[in-house]
Amino acid sequence: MSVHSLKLAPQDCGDCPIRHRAVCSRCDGPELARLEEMKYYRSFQAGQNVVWSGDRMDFVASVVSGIASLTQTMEDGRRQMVGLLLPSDFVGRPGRGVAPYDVTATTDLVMCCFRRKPFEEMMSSTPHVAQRLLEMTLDELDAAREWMLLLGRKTAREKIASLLAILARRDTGLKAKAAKGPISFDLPLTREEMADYLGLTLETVSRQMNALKRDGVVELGEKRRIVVPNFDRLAEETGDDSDGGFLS
Amino acid sequence: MSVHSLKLAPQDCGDCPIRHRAVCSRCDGPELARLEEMKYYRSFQAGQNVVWSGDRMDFVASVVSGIASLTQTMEDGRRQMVGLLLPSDFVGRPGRGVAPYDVTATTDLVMCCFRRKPFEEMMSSTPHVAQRLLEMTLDELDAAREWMLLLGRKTAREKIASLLAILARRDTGLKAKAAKGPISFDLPLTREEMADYLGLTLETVSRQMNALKRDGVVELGEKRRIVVPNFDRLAEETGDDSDGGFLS
DNA sequence: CCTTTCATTTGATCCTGATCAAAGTAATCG
DNA sequence: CGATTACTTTGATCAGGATCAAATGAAAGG
Repeated sequence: MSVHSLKLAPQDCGDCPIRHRAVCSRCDGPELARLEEMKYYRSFQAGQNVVWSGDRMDFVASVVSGIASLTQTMEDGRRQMVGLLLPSDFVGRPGRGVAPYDVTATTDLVMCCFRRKPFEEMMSSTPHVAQRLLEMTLDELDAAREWMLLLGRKTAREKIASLLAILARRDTGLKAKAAKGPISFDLPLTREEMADYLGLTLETVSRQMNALKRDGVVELGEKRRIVVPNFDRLAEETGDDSDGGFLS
Repeated sequence: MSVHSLKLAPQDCGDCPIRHRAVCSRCDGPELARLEEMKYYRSFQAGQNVVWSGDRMDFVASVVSGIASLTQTMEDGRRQMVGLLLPSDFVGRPGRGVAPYDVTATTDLVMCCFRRKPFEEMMSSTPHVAQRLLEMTLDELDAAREWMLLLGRKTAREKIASLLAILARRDTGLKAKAAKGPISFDLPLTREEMADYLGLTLETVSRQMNALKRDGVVELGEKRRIVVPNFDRLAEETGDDSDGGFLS
C-alpha cells in the first residue's frame, strides 16, 4: 500500500486537495462553500480506466489518493504516457468537453470530482480561481517541457534516474534534496508503465534499473521498495543541472 | 522572407494578435484600451537571443511576425526545443519572474510586449482575461503532450512527416486538410533546428527529408520551399490517427 | 498447495539512428 | 567577384536500445 493512501481518507475532506491546490489557497469565502456542496467522490481499482480518449468528460477532479496516468496511444499500439497524476494533482480541462487522452488508474484511486458546467460557472464568477488554475496549468506545462527534454535527448540510464528522482522528490515532499541520509519509497509503476513514461521498452528499463543497482545508485528491495542511499548521487545520473528548480 | 512577416506590419496594430488571441476575443471594453496603452514592440534579428534560461523576464508578449523557439539545454550541449512560437502565439508566464528556458528568434522577429506587473494587475481585475490565458495554456499543454508522443514513440520518418504537417497546417491556416490540391510553404527552420525539435541529429533529418522526397511525399524546392502534392499522403506518414483534431 | 497469471529478469541478435568525416551548395561580405 | 562562413548532403561505421525468446519469480485464486 502506497504511502499516498494514508495522506487523506476520502471521507474526511477537511484537508481535501481541491481546497488547497486546485481552487483556492488564499481564501475561505463563499466559493469554497459552494465547492463543498458540489463535490463528490469516485473510486477506481488499479488498472481501471477513468476515461478514454475521445470520450466526453463532464467533470474536473483532484486526486485524493492513488495514482492516475494520462496516455496517448497510436493505432499500432505504441503508447506514451503524457501525464502522471499524484495526490493533490488536478485533472480535467475547464472549457473542454472531450478528453484528448486516456486516463487510467495506475493504482487504486480516489478522486474528488466536480461537474464541469457548475465548476466553470463558479470559475467565471470567481477570478482568482481561474488564476489558480492558470498557475497549475503553467506548472504542468513546465513539467511537460522538462519531460520533452528527457524523451528527446536523455539516454536510457538518465531517463531512469530522472524518473526515480522525480518520484523520490514527490514522495518525500521535495525535501529529498535537503536530506543527506538515505531515502526510500515504493515504486508505483510497473516496468512497462515506466517504459511508457520514458519512451523505452520494459526490457531496457529492467536492464538499466539493475545497472543502477549494480553501481550502487539505488537498492531494489522487496515488493518494489526503492532505497536511494544518496540522493545527490542519483541526481548526478539524471543529466540535469545540479541546481534544478529555483524558480521564483 | 517568410510569408509571416507579411501578415501584419508592426506599426499597424489594429489587428494585433494580442487583441485576438491572448487577451480578449470577446469584448471591446476598457481593458482593451488599457492594453493598447501598455503595449510596446521589440524586434530581434534571426539568431538573436530574447531571454536566457534563468534570466528575469519582466514581460509577456505576443508574436507579431517571425518565429521564436523555446529550448532547453543540458550542460554537455544536448539541446531540445520545447516550444515553437508562430505569429499570434503568446510567450511569457503571468506570475513567474524567471524564464525556465532559452527564448531565441529563429527568424527575424517582432513581438508585441507588455510589462509583466501591470499585465498581471489587469488580469486580476478582468476575469475573462485570465480565462483566455488559461485556455491558451491548455492548448499549449495539449501541443506539448502531442509532442511528447512524437519524441517518445515515433520513428525518424514519422517525426519529420509530423513536423512538416504541423508547419503546413499552421502556414495555411488549418485548411490544408480540406484542400485537395498541392500546398506549399517555406521551411522556417534549419536542419539543425528541426533536429532539436524532433530529438534527432541533423544528419538523420537530412536523410529522412530526402527519403520523403524520393518517395514523392514532398518536393524540396529552392530556398527551403516545401511543396506537399497531397496532404493526406503526408498525414499518413505521421503515424497519427487520420481524424486528428476534432476536439470540442 | 498447486495452478494460473502477471511481472521481472536475462540472453541473443538485429536495426535504427548516432557519430565521425568530408564534400557539395548556398549565402554573405569585403 | 572571390573568399569566407553557414547550411546541407552523402558516405562509412558504430552503438544504444529494440526485438524476439525463454526462464525465473511473485502474487492470486480455487
